[in-house]
Amino acid sequence: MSDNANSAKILHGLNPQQQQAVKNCQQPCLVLAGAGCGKTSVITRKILWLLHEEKIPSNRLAAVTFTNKAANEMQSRLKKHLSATERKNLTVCTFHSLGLSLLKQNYNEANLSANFSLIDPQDVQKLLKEIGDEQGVYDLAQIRQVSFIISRYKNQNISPEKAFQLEDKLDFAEPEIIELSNRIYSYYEQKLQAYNLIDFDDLLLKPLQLLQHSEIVKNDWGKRFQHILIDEYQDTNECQYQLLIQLVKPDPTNPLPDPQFTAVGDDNQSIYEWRGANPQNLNQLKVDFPNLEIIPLEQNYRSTNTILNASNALIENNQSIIAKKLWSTLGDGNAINLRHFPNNIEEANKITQAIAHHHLINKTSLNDYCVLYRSNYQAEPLEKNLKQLDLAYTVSGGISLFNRSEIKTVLAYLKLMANPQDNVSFLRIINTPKREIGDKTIQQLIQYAENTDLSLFEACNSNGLYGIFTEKICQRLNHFHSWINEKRNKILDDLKTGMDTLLEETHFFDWIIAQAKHKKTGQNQVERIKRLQQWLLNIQKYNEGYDLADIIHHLNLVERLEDQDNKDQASISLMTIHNAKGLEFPYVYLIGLEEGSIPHYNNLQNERGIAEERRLAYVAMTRAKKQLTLSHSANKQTHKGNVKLTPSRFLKEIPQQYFIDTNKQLTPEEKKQQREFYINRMKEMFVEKE
DNA sequence: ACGCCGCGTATTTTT
DNA sequence: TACGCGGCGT
Repeated sequence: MSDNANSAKILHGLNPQQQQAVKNCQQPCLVLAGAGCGKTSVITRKILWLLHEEKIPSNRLAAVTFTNKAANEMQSRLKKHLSATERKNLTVCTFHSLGLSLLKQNYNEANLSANFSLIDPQDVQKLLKEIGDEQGVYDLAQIRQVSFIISRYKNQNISPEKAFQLEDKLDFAEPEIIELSNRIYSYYEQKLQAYNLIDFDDLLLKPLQLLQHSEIVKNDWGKRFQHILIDEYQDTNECQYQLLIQLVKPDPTNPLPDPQFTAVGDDNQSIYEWRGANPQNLNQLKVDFPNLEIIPLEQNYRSTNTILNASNALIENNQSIIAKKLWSTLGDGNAINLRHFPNNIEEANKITQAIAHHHLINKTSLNDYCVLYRSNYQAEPLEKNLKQLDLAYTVSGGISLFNRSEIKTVLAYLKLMANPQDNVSFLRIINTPKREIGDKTIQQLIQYAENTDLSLFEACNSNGLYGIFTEKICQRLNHFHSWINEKRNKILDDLKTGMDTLLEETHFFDWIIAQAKHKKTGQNQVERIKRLQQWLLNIQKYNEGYDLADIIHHLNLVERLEDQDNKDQASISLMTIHNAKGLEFPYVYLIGLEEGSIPHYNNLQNERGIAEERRLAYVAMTRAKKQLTLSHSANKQTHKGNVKLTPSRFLKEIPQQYFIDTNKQLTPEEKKQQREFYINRMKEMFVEKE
């Protein structure tokens, strides 16, 4: 194939703006892609273009996304167009896993040991609580705020020292809490360092600091990539922005014209400001790179005009950074269904029934349906109904496998083996299951370890123990130490049998079943552990050369996908709006459109909060291709009885002309017709099955 | 040291 | 609703 034919092939089917975005490789490029305007196509085609037309070597190209879902999606779209070498060398991953790779290669520069491990948010809370205890702060709500503020500091590349000097304080917390946070922050960092741990935010922060201050890293990673593509650019925080700048910064000794990157984003879909994302980064690009080419994409290939117009009308109430008006050629389509219900249980009932009904009549795939909601707990009544109706469904997110306590315990064993300095994991398992090492012993051990500068695990094998504890207790601690080492060797030798012995010798399953309140929950826990084991084995199988620490990192960072058991089976998707970003479905049901939910209570205080909530509603609505259904209810049952609800203000911002009210009463004749139609369809179904 | 019981409280969104 | 934590009894 000639070069020309090949380039035509890469550009095939793209509109002129998209083509421009793909072809422009000479200057930094910002693609402002509205929802459903084909931004993933632009990124994937541009990767191909850079590889095959610009002849950039595949190891000098990176595409960075925010979620694993997006990275996987991109990988699979690229797969068939790439050679094996290209596939292997090309970097397509999340910001966080890119950071991890950098740290793994440069742990020394970052003052970490090679076997550093990742601490999850729950354990962060525990650690902060510990520090709080030492500081005389026992209020758990305060500790939660502190963890939030520290995370925010880290996202903005603010060190503990700088936090103290900060002139304009963060505007979202009480001054006392800020002060408390500042105090705890430095202790927290010290502990992480001592335990050889990093948290999620460090995956961005530490690489950035290395790129800024370490010559070794600057010379390696600072020059590694010739072109970087970033997806969902509006969700970058300060740290990520600077990280990008460092990675694409041209070498000052050899001035290239411009750094090369392609950022793709949409300020209307910025829904992570609460996590420190700064959509102003879109504007900042213009300032920092005067040569920036900005390409808007406004033709939507996803939704009907009714859905688009309604969504546009809603988002017009926000002050956009960049005004956009989406349009499509897919026609008007159906009006949006607006439904109201007496309460949230009824809502779940009727929505699931509506889906069942629609699915039955139109012979659609269950994959075509998605129910969106604000908070994870809203999935529960839906699940109950779908189970009753025997319809397959998938819940994304929610209480993930990794938040289960039994899973965390098993992982803590492995983490301690991988990283003996990990005191957090040590404390989790030292007496779980019980091995007669009680609270008092542990407190004394902590004291001793602090005095001698040993990790808790190392302290268990120290001769100094005999001065403190009775013979019996010393033996128990010694035994734990040697036992863990023994199991570590077994596991390094053979993960499967090693873990089997670990579980056997701790009588783990017996212990779980014995302490479970119901037989069934115990069985479920055992099942989950077996699944975890299988998961770990798979990771090892598909990633040659991974050591134990690598496997755990991979599990924490990459493999957090939901059940893959029945992936082939079509199913209705249930997910939070945040989880739905970047996805599309023919039939979307957005439930719980009430004040307090969308917009959420905690975001009602100021216009900024409301604007983010409005964007959230916008993201939800623009997931729909053919038919959108919005619903709300008048009451909801909570743990503290009944709560009255009012419809979301956003419903009033959408012109009535786009709605039909499906709650209108049917005439008896219409009811009869509907019923007959339904019965006939049921009959057909049975005939088909036989 | 451990297990059980009961109370209180938390529920926004995620890498 | 569910889980965590503290208190109390063995």
